[in-house]
Amino acid sequence: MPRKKAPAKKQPKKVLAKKAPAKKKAVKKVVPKNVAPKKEKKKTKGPNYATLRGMKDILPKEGVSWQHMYHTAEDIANAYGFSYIETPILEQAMLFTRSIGKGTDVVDKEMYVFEDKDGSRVCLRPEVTASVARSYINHGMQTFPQPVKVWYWGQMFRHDRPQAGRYRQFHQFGCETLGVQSPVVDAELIAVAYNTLRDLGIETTVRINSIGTVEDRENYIVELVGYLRSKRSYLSDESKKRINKNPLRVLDSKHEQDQAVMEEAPQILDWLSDKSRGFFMNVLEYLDEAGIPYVLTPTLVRGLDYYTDTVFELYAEDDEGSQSALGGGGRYNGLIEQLGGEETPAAGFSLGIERIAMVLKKQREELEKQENYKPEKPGGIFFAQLGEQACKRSLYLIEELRRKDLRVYHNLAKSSLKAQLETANKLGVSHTLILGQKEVQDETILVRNMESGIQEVVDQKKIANTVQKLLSK
RNA sequence: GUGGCUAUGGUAUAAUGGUUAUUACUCUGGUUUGUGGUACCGGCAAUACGGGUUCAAUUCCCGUUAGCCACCCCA
Repeated sequence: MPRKKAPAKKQPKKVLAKKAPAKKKAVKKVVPKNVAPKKEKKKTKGPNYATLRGMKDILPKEGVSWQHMYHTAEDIANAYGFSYIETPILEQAMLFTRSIGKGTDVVDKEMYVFEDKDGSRVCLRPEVTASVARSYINHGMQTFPQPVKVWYWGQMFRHDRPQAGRYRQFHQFGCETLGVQSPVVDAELIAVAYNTLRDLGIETTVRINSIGTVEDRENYIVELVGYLRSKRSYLSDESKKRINKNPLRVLDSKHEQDQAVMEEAPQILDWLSDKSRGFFMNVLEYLDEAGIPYVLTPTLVRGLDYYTDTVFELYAEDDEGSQSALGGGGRYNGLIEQLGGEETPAAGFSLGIERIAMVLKKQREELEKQENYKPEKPGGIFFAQLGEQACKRSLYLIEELRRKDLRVYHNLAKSSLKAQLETANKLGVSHTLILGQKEVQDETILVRNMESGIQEVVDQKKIANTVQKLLSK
């Protein structure tokens, strides 16, 4: 927040504390202790920094939720046999213009591209699939046992106009399976995405479609464009423009008038080669088998050029607002070859973490509205100390507890027990350990139940065990 | 990228063309220094930025920036 030159508002009257407070007792009677001295107003100098547009801090209070999302994703990916991969955030710009395709918004409008010091064109990655494909080629992963299955989690960058659930820097979790052409792969990826969200407590709808091979699509587009031209006058202005630029996009237009036209439009499923159609049918069968509900959506096309055959998206069940797509993916059989590798079948998906966080936040707010809502207690204990000796001793005891993997909170910087208990209370821990002068001498410690207020004296040697028992309850 | 709405302490809010900008929460200190969750007394902290109209702007006007919503796009 900008701090203006303070217009010399209140001139504080300094009534008290002229001398350094002599010794406690003497001063106390003279000066009422409950009046804090007013300070001179300081001018804060210097610029005020704000986060860049579309960027945001993930704050401490969101930390638990983010760690939970990460660990859920990690657990599921591992359980399905995916290995972790991490590729650089900065890549050659060409990598993405080639793969995602010129003409797409992601490449044309949204990439953070700039010139590096050596004059090369680099960019902040707008997605990871191309990087994974690049890595597969660079490191000769075609010699690994196939398929190569990897998962990733990280920041992406797209220079779009920020909106709720849409940021310029955002996180994606995703999985890629490379090297095998099998409908099981597609079904498994959808299952991973679906189950990740379900484990997080989000019911989703899977929309699925097939856009066939590049050839299938070209044939279809010719047909589609012909149809759209014949109905041109019924289309929205937006869609009229798209006929030439990106005719597939007319399919999922939100305009009512367009949707009416699309009902009669040729469907891509009818233009698939026998091979692609058969493959797609198999994917659907596997999904049925895996018990994953899906909605066949002939109008679903995706915005990146490299997709072939299967494409899918996941939507939050109770979706409102326009940013309700939580993730998506599909097959990209041509990508690796396009980037200079062998012809390699592959497929993948990614989930938008900020979108998921948004849904979870809504759910949590609903929960908190309910009357019987109780916030969860942190899985730890608070350690309070009194006096210098106790403070020193507490460091040793806290270390001992931590060595047993017990979580210990403290506020050793404060000296009054009152302040420390207050902190303990705010944290919401179930028990507090209290170490005072007396306890140091007796080699004991107090264990206070924060709910009942009952305190127990425990031998310091037994403290780790005692805490362990308390926390395991 | 296009359009609409909005902008007061950290958060949520009140008010006004004219002294010191309201209130609550949070944070922080205290209520005779070994006991928190309720009470009481203090303290920190705001009119987004720049320009214009005016004797006077936080208030009216314009621009900028940011946020939200819709489009676009996508995660």
